Amino acid sequence: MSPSRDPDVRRRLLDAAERLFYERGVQAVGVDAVVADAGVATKTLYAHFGSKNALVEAYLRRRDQRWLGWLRGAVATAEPGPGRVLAVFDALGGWFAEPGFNGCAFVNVAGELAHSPTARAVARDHKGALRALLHEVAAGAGVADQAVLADRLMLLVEGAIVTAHVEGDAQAAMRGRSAAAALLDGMNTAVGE
Amino acid sequence: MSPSRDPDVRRRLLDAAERLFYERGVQAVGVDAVVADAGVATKTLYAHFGSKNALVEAYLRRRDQRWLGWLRGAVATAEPGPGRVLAVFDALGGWFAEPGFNGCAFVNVAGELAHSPTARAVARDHKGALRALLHEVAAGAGVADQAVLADRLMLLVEGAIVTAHVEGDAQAAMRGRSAAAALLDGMNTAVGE
DNA sequence: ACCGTAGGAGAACGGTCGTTTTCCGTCAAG
DNA sequence: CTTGACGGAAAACGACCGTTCTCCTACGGT
Repeated sequence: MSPSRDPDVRRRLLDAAERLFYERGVQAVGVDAVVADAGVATKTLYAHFGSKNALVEAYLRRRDQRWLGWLRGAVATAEPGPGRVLAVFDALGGWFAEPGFNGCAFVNVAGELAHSPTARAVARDHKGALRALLHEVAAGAGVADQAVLADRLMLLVEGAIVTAHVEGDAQAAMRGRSAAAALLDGMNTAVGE
Repeated sequence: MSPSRDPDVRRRLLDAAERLFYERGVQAVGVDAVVADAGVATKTLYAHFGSKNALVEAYLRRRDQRWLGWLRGAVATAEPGPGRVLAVFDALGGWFAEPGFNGCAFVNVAGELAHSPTARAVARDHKGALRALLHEVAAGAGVADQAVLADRLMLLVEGAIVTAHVEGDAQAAMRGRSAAAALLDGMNTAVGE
């Protein structure tokens, strides 16, 4: 068994980086651990990414795409309408219950690499994209002020993620869902056709 | 000028540790930087704390006490009643606008030191104490289900802190205040005397 | 058949880290 | 005056880090 061409090696490196960086933290994981987990040589990592910082950024960019795609898909399975608001928290509940759940990767790196402009930028971009997705969900909920609902959902989603992480309580998703339903009830007094 | 007795040296070390660990992250700051900032010798740090891990834990314990005391005091300045719920978010708004604001120290270490049992325990304890404080606030708000309100406030507070941190948006406090007011409006249909 | 390239294994590098140690100064109690 | 505890300055330590380098193997295109 020979080839292990370019894209395969790169994917193995990103897989190992994601697993280790997300589980243990970026600074706690050395490049030796990544290359060992990926089964490649140190030289190969630097041929593909040039530096550990670039590998970290690539890991974050790919996770950003994957995570938002996953949430978007979970929301799309629900019928259009206010139910998609609740579907967000149902999806979060499944995520929190996964064995390797360790909070939001972008919040973690923002706290860990407080002085890394690229890490801060990637985290900010990710949260902006999440906010945009929640705005879409809020726009379909039939409330008067979509922007206000999106802002409030953002706070509930972030609060649920950090609570599930720090307190180790996966039920935070259901409490967020309940709070979102209460907010929906209080806001749908308008545009009822 | 001579003395610099025991408690003064210890306080200087904790002050330096808090400033540096909170601003740059625990792993990014070496003990050399702490002792240089505190103006003490390396030996003195180890005479007082024994290890960097113990210094980190002492820093977190003191910050836990101080931060909760600060929030408790801010809440106490408001009239008893539902206004104390809003006072929580007013206090957060002031905190977010401070120059050195860098998110919740306990969320940061929970993400950074994912595999340190003591860091996880201190963070969990801190969030439990915050939850207890919010329960007190909710108990005075005159709603039917205090526990549910406290849970929802917890999500909004955590969400506001992480949003203000990652997105650099201090207005998250006002959006949290608005969401809390909406939740109060929807919940105070009972126990109106 | 040949050469260029990709990759693996591992050593080596300079730097930094947490921790310990040595040496010296200084104050307080006996 | 002496002793001992405390603290500062700095060196030393072993370990680990990110990065680069050398040597070797194996494949693909021409």
